[in-house]
Amino acid sequence: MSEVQLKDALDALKSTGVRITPQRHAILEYMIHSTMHPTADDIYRALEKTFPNMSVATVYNNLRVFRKAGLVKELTYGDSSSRFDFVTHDHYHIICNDCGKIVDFHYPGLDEVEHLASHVTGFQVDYHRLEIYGTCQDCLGKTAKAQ
Amino acid sequence: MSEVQLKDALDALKSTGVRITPQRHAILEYMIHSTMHPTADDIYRALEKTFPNMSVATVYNNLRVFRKAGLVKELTYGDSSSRFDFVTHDHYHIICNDCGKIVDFHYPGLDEVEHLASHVTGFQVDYHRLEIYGTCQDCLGKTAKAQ
DNA sequence: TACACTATTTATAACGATTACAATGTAAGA
DNA sequence: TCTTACATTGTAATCGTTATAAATAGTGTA
Ligand SMILES: [Mn+2]
Ligand SMILES: [Mn+2]
Ligand SMILES: [Zn+2]
Ligand SMILES: [Zn+2]
Repeated sequence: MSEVQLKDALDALKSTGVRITPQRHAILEYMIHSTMHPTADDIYRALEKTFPNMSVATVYNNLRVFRKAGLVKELTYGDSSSRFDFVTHDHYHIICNDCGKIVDFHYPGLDEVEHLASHVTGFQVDYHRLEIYGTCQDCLGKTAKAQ
Repeated sequence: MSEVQLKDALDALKSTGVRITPQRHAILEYMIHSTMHPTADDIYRALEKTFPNMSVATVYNNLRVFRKAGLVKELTYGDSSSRFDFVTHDHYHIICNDCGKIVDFHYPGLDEVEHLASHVTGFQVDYHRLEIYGTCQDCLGKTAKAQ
């Protein structure tokens, strides 16, 4: 399954004239196998055993290449660092305010909200961003035990 | 109307033991009269005529005080600086990708999405964040003219 | 193969928003 | 007035990210 995703991603890159370097291959592979929405630094640290000389700039550069190719989505937050999500299909995220965990969940697109917003404001609407915030089960369990 | 809001805000602050300094008064007044979701630097520059010695740290400090008191909401984005919104009632935002303008719009809370997310993920849900992105009428007009 | 050309990586400096810190100022209460 | 806690100011530090320039590695051509 993820083998196919990797192959498709590499093909998509090649077809736009982007060279497949060992670093790019490794970053992409890591992204596809990761379920935890890693930061650039997560990726950098995960790959420093196999690429001791890799620069953190390389990670950022390639994440931008992947983003422009539509392979990766960047999840931005105010304070801390961006997280990156390998694009499979559209989904929303629910985020734990205690441990920072980001979990996928699926829900039909909010077309009606987009339409109303466009109608009321006169904007031409392109997309929207929705995130749910709360506390995950692990963290709920921990606070329950601590009492 | 905004006089009442200002008085209520000042009373709310006083009741929690926060002193009302001239700087705080001015920042709060500016927030209430502003409709454009200013950044800390917007506020700083708007007030530097009346407070030539005010530090930008004072603006940040007080915005944090206001946020903790529930008077102000911080709108965070990845790259650029936070924007601040005086809390009146709950509303969503639609954002222009060309000029960065942020416009309020109202829509019933997405309770159903929150419920489903909680059910599927086991999270205890606290709140959500929804933003619509697109192009505002002004920017649509400009690109139409330019052609 | 040798060469030129371009993409890519690396190392490091720079950037910008925000925060930390220490010194100074201010106001309320005893 | 004296004390004390709170606020402001000026500046240094932080941190994620980007820019830059030099080094490296492919790719195509003669
Ligand atoms: Mn995801
Ligand atoms: Mn608003
Ligand atoms: Zn958690
Ligand atoms: Zn616009």
